[in-house]
Amino acid sequence: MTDIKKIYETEAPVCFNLGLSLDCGQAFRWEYQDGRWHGAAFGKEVYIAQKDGRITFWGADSGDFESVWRAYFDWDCDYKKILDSYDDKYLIEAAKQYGGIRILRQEPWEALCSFIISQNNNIPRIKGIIGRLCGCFGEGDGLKSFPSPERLAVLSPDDLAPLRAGFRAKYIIDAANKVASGEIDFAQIDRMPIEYGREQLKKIKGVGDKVAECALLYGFHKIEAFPVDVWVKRIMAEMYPGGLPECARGTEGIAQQYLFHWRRMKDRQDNK
DNA sequence: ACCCAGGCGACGA
DNA sequence: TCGTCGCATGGG
Repeated sequence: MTDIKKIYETEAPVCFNLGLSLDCGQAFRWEYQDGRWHGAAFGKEVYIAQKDGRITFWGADSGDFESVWRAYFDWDCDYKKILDSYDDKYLIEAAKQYGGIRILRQEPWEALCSFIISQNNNIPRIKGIIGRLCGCFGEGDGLKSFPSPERLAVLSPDDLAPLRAGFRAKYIIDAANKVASGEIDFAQIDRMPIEYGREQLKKIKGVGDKVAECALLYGFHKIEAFPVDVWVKRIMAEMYPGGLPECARGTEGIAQQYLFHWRRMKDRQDNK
């Protein structure tokens, strides 16, 4: 059980919005309750809040911050520099409102598995399936861990019936098998240029261009990855018929995240 | 009831 | 190589 009396407090970097980062559709396991975000990564459970430019971690000390959370939140990346380099009106507008979004450095397996589940699915339901996946097959008392590929590799798609993941169950099992067996080598994907990761990840059943790009962006922090889902398709059709502007080159994944969230929020506001 | 969701694989032309 | 269709499920 996490000792929530353990507290670490520090100043937030510029361009840092905790809530947006945890709830913009890149991670699916964080929950907001009683003014704090509750979640876990890399084996550490934590509660986090942001207030007046200060970040407070409950259940974490400075050691946990340095070994896990600093990297997880991409703490030392200069997002302001990236935002300031945009010279495109839509990107400037999206970044103005949502520039606090950080591209989280999630665990590769969790990111891959989560985005396999995301296909032809909506975010509330993705969260439900992942919650049941962790609840059924994760470990630990308190908040359960995301089940490892080794844990899932011994199962069959039928064993995943309680998740109600539908046709995605067989894809999860295939991914677990290929990762647990070493056929897909995360360390290599991490080290090699993005094209290698694309080729490797797409060997998994149920992993196409979109899911591969998401895994590479959120699980391997390849910020030039560019996932194109239905929302980004709308963005491209409506605003960028000739492709993303030049200023986004090399940081397509970050630009994508601001635009994705901006476009989704705009739709929600218009329908109200 | 209906449309759609951070898509993909199979299939036919 | 390219368009089209079925897929499981359930949120809105």
